[in-house]
Amino acid sequence: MDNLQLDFLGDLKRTHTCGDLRASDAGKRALVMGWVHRRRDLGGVIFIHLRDRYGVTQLVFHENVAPEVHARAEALGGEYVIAAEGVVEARSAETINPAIPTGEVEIAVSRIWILNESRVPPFPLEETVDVKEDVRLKYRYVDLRRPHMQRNILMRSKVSLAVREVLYGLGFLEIETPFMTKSTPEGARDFLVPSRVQHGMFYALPQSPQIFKQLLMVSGFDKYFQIVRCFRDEDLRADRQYEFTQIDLEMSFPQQETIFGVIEPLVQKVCETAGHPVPAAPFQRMSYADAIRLYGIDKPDLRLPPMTSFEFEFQGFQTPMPFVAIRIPGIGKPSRKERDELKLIAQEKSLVMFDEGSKTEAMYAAAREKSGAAADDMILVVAHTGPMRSWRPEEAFYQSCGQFRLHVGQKFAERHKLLDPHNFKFLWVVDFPMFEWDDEENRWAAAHHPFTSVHDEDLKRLTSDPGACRAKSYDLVLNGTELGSGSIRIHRKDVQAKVFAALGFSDEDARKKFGYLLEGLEYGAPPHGGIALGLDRLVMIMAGESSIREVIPFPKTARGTDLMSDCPSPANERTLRELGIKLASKV
RNA sequence: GGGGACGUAGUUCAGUUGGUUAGAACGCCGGCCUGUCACGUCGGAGGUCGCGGGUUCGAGCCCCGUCGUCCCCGCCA
Repeated sequence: MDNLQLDFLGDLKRTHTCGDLRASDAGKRALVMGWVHRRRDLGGVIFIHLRDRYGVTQLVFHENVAPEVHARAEALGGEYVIAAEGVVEARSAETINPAIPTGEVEIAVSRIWILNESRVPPFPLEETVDVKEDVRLKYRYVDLRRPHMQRNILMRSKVSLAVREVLYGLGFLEIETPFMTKSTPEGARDFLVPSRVQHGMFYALPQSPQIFKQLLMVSGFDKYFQIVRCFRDEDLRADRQYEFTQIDLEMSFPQQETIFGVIEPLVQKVCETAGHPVPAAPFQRMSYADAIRLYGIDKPDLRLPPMTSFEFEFQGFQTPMPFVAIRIPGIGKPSRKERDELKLIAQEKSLVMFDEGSKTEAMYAAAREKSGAAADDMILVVAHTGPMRSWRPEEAFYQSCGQFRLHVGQKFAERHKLLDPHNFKFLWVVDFPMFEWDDEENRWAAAHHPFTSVHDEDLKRLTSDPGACRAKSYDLVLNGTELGSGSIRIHRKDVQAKVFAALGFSDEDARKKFGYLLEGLEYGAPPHGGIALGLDRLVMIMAGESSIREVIPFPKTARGTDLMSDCPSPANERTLRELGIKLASKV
């Protein structure tokens, strides 16, 4: 990298990208710019594959044709940025490279500009090597050059465009809402932003634009959407980041089906954009209660069959719960070793898994019959064992079974190709419970959020039997991932006050925390509702990835750090003083 | 907060029961090479075995601690 003479860009202009040139371009002059992907120096002739995001084009440098240019090409290293001009030449039949779209031509370079040099990349840009993620994250700008990440980021951009096209087409308005907002109780932990002007006061970054979009309905904007960043200070996972992006929308005067009628074509367009088969609409709908009973989870993966519960008399075995058969199609019986491993897993979930043998012959026969199992389907029968401690014991039991089902599915998935990532099984889960019991706080908590309306017929038992109330809320689920959730909101102040009361907020609490929403509802709030889809998760699945970090250009690690910029980092004394903040302990 | 996996050259990995100077491939540097396309070929450099402590005559390997990355539970209206 020493003493290399670099050239200015000046008024140089690209005539083609590195993906443009074809046999029909032979004879033209071309000027291309890009990164030195690979250099093959044969002595008297040098070949360079020049790369940009559109493709790769071969450059040729002949010593006996253009010695000065050839000499400069000798100095080039990987990832140097150059401009090259020359005549596009058709390659002879034997030298055509069928592996790249531009493989029928090459540029015989007569002028070269070295625009920038590059250090040796910290890892190869080839896809063939699985580089560890921490190295990729530290040099993310290099990682993003790799075809795999280029493809994902490109797909994300296309999906965002498709979303905008569909929603603009349906008459939605794209409206921005504040990032510096009021902290809200309930829900996830907020990220706080201290106020410099008012010491001791804080803004919060929004967990979602929920209240603002509702107020936009009060303002008469009718159909709102936004592709918007949201912030939640909870522990990170493969499908969760501190900041993530939602496709957020809200409508006035909708029924639940109105919202579905927007999202289904939206999702169809997204699938098409991502190059996948378009799923048939309407998508399947399933009540929360059925989802729990059949799959033991509120986000069922429909690529595997449901569980089957059945009553059975088994000598000396007492349980208030039914027996549950878990069926995995077409993989035969588990080995002795697998069976023993699974029994241990079942035990951890307060389940007992029965061996298939002479004693349980009748049980397994019943299970096979009830679940409609084919001969080579694997069937595992489990039942509840041990103490039952939950405010909804049956639900807890089915959830244990569901976790066990998922474990079994994942255990055999790879070997038997059970879960095709491109087999998109969309599902609406509807009729969620309105409230969940919060053991820690010893009170009811909103299952979705406190602005969700209750089914009309459940309104009268809002305070008398909160646990039995169903909400007008819905989740969009794809292959076991929650893609988004929404609800028909409360638009009446009296109903909202009742819900706050059921949640244990006093009038004063409610006024302090959500006063502006309550007040807004008093000024002619229309019936309204909406939904938010997780863009990161949607693109993740469309890209066939199993982590949203693969579709986020600059993600954080599981511990919430950015390895590239090295944040979070300490604030200096002066900044803290200005904000009126004193640290409780020095690190 | 809890459970698990991993950490050796720039990268991906190997490293036997604890035993000589820690290896390979790719990459990198230098030489040769006029039709390569994962060019070829000859030569070379490159290591705090994550870090700290312990056991031992001797530790990449065993033990304890710690840091980092990943996965899961809790948490995520």
